[in-house]
Amino acid sequence: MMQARMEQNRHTIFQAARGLIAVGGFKEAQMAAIAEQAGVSTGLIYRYFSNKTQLMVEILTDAVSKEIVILNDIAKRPETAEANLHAAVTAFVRRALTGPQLAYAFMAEPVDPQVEAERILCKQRFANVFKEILVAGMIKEEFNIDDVETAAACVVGAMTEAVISPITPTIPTTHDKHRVATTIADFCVRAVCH
Amino acid sequence: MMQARMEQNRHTIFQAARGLIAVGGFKEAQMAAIAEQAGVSTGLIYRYFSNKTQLMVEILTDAVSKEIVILNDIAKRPETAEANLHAAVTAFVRRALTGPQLAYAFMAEPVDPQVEAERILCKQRFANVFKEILVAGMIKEEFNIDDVETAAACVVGAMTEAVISPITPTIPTTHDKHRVATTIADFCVRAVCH
Amino acid sequence: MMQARMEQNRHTIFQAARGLIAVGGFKEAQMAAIAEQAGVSTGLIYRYFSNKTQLMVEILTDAVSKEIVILNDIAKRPETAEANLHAAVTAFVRRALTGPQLAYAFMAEPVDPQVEAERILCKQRFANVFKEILVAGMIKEEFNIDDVETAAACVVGAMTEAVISPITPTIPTTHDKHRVATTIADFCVRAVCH
Amino acid sequence: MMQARMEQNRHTIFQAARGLIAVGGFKEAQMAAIAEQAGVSTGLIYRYFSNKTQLMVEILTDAVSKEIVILNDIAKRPETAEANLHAAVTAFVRRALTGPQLAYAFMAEPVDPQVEAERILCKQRFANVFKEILVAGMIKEEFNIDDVETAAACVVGAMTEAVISPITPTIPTTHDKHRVATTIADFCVRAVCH
DNA sequence: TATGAATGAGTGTTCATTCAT
DNA sequence: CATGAATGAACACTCATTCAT
Repeated sequence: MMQARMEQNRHTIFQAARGLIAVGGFKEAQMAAIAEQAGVSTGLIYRYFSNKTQLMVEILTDAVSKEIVILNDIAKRPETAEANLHAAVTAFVRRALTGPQLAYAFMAEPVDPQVEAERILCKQRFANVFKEILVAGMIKEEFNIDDVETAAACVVGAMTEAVISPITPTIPTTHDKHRVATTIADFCVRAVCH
Repeated sequence: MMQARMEQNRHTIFQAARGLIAVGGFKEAQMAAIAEQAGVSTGLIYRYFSNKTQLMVEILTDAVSKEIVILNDIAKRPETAEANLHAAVTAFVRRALTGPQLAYAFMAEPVDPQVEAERILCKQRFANVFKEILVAGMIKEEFNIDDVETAAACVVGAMTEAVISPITPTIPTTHDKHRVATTIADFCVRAVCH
Repeated sequence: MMQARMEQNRHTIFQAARGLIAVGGFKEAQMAAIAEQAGVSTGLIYRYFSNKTQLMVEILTDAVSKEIVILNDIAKRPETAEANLHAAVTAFVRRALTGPQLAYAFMAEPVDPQVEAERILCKQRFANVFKEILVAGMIKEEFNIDDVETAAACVVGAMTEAVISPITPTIPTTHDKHRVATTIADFCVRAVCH
Repeated sequence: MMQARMEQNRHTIFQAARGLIAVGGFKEAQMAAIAEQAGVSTGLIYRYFSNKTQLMVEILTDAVSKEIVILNDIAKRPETAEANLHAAVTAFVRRALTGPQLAYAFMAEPVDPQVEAERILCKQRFANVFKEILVAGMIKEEFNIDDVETAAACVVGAMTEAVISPITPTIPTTHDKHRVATTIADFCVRAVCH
C-alpha cells in the first residue's frame, strides 16, 4: 500500500513535468513548478528522481519508447517495405503534429548537454527502426540504397524537420496535418525506391 | 590606424565567441569567457556589441549567410535542377562536417528566445534556397512534387540530421565525409525526381 | 510554528534593510548587505520580497504610514484647527529628529525611479493631512489662506527642511529638539492664521 | 590664446553638463554624454575637472551663487523687511519654476554623498540670506520670531517644497507661476510678522 | 593639449538542490 | 515518508576613470 502510494507519487510528478513541457517547453519545467503542478513538495521530487536531468531524460525516453513501439509494429507488418515505410512515416508525423510544442521540446529545444546526449540516442533509436524497414526493402529488392545507415538518418531528419518547422505559421488544421504527413512519407518512399 | 585596431578588436571578440561556441556550444559562451579568450575586458565587448543576444545573432547570421551564398551560387548554375540539387546538398553536408560542433550549435542548441527566433529564420533561409531549386525543377518537369514547401523542409531536415547525429562514433575520415555527403544528396534527389 | 518563523524571517530582513538605510542611506542597502545583516542568504530575500524596489517601497510606505496615522489622529481632535496644526507639526518634527538619518533617506535621497515615485506619493500623503487641517481651519474661519494646496506644501516643506538640514553641527539635545519643533510649529501656525 | 581656448573648453563642458542636468536630471549627466554634448573627448573633461563629483559640485555652486546674488540685492533694498522678504521669496520661486527639472535636480534629486553635502551647504547659504532679512525685520520690530535660525530654515523649506512638489501635476502656466510665487511669499511673510 | 579606446569592479536576480523538522 | 524554507553560485551589464598615442 505504501508501495502503491510511492508509485502514485512518482507517476504524478512524472505527468506534471510532462504536462509542463507540453505547454511551455523544457524551460518552463522548473522543479518548483513541477512540484506545484503535481501538488507535492519540491523535496519529494528528489526522492523519486535523483536529478532534474534524470527526470527530463526519463520523460524523453518514455515518450520516445512509445513511438518506437508503434513504429516497430508497423515495421513488422507483412506488407511491402514501401507500404510499411510510408505508414511508419505517416504515423510519426501525424502523432507529432498533434502536440507540436511537445514534439519541439523533444526534438529541437535547447537543453542541457546530458539531456541532449539522450536526445541523440533517441534519434538513433528511431533511425534503427527505419534501418530495419530499409534493410527489408533492400532484401526484397524494393529499395535501392547505397548507405542504409545514412538513409535512415535522412528519413528521421526529413520527418523531424517537417514537424518542427511549422511552429511559426498558423496552426495546421487536421486536413493540413494529413497532407503534410502524406507529403513527407511520399518524399521518403521515393527517395529509396528504384 | 585606430580604426584598424578597432576593427581588429571587433573581429577578435567575434572570433573568440565563435570559437567558444564551436567548442562548448552557446552556453559556454559567457561574456566573461569571451572577453578572456579575446584578451580584452568584459566592458569592451559592449563597445562593439550592444548585447550578448546581438553578438550571438551576428555570429549565427554570419555563419549562415556564408553558406547561403554558396548554395545560391549553385542554385543559379545553368545545369539541370537535379544536378544543382545534388551539388547543393553535397556542398552543405561536406562543409558542415568540417566544423561539426559549430554547425550543431547553430542547428540545435540555441537558448535565448531572440536567438532562437533568428535560428528559425536561418532555417527558413536554407529552406528557401532549396525551394527555388525545387521550383526550377518543377518548371523544367524534372521534378514531381506535391508540396514544394514541405519537400524543401524535408531536404533541409535530411541534411541537418546527418550533420547533427554523430553517425560514426569515430571521427569520420575525409573519404567518409564525401561518401556521407553523396549518399544524402542521392537521397534527396531521388525523393523529388520522377 | 513554521509560519511563525517565516514571519520572523520577513521581519528580520525588513529590519535589516531599514537599519542599513538608516545608517548609510538607500545606496548602502544592497541585497547582499541586507542578507548578511539579516543573517540569511540573498536568495531568501526573494521569497519574501519580489524585488529590491518592492522592499524599498515597503519600508518607505510602512514608515510613512505610521506617521500618517499619528498625524491623522491629531487632525481629528475636536480642538481648534490652530491647536491641531501646531500639534501635528510638533509631533512630526519631534519624531523625525529622533531618527534623522532614516527620515533623511525617505525625504531626500531615493534613487530608483519607482521608489522615487513612491516617495513623491508619500509627500503628497503628508500634504493631504495638512490640507485637511487647513480646510477645517478655513471653515471655522480660523485660517485665512488663498491656495490651500500650496500652503500645505509649504507646511510640509518647512517641516522637512528642519529635519534634513543639520541645523546644529552638534547633536541636538532633547531640549533643543522640543524647541526646534515648537518654533517650526509656531512658524506654520502664524503663516495661516489671521 | 592657448589660455583662451582652455577657458573656452572648460566653459563648453560646464554648459554641456548643466544642459544635460536641466533636461534629464543628474542621472542623465554621464561623463560620456557630457563629452558628446560638448563636442570633446571624455578624457578632456578630466583636464578641467578632477572628478565627476567636482564638476557636479561646481555646477551646483555656480547656479546657487547666482541666485544668492539676486537675493542679496533684494535683501539690501531700503524697503521694509516685510517687502524685502516677500520680494525675495517671490523672486526665488518664479525663477525656480522656470526650470523645474533643474530646480528639482539641485534641490531634491538623489546624488552621491559628496554632492549632497554641497547641497546642504547651499541650502544654508540660502538660509543665511533669509536670516539677514529676518534679523533686519526683528531690529525694525516688524517681525516677531523666537528662533531666527530655524525660521530661516522654514522659509527655505517652504520655498523648496512648493517648487519641487508640482513636478507631478501639469506644467504650471505663467499665470500659475506668479500665483504660486505670491502664495508662498505671503505664507512666509505672515509666518514671521506680528 | 587632446583623444577615445580600454578597463574592471560592482550588483540584482534565478533556480537546482539540500536538510532540519 | 514528506515538507518547503533556505542556500549560494552564477552571470549580464554599466560607467567613472585612465593612459598610450
